[in-house]
Amino acid sequence: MKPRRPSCADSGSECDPRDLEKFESAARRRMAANARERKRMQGLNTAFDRLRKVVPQWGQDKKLSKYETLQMALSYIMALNRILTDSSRHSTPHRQWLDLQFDSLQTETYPCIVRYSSPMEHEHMHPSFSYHYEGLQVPT
DNA sequence: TAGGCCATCTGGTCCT
DNA sequence: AGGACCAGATGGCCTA
Repeated sequence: MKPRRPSCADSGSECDPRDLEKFESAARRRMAANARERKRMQGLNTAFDRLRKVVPQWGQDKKLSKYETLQMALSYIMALNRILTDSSRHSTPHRQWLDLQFDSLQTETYPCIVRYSSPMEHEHMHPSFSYHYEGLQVPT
């Protein structure tokens, strides 16, 4: 809503220069606030773009929405966390095990990875993580 | 044409 | 007082 310009006709009195000054000052502040808000949102969008670049995407054709990006990031973090957790439970050398997991993780078709360990974890998973990736077996 | 997503404007609230 | 952050409203663009 724009600040209402004081009208001499409305009041039926003389224009008070101080009213005009107040109006102009308010208008200037509003414009400055709008500019700051635009800049802030641009910063936020830049952050979303950076996040999109590091989370898996199911096709290159369609950009993830902001909501999808957040969901995917959460799922991705959980998947990585699970890999780290699992790696500490097995006898193969950590480095080798991790390399194997990350290779699988970064395949072009990245359809997904994880077995859920708790309902809460499941609740936050991105839908594209809801498949079991057959090739990703824990080495014995 | 409806629905989803987004950018922008705006007023409110909190913090410095 | 002024800036940062937030959420609601609004309008534009795109796709099924």
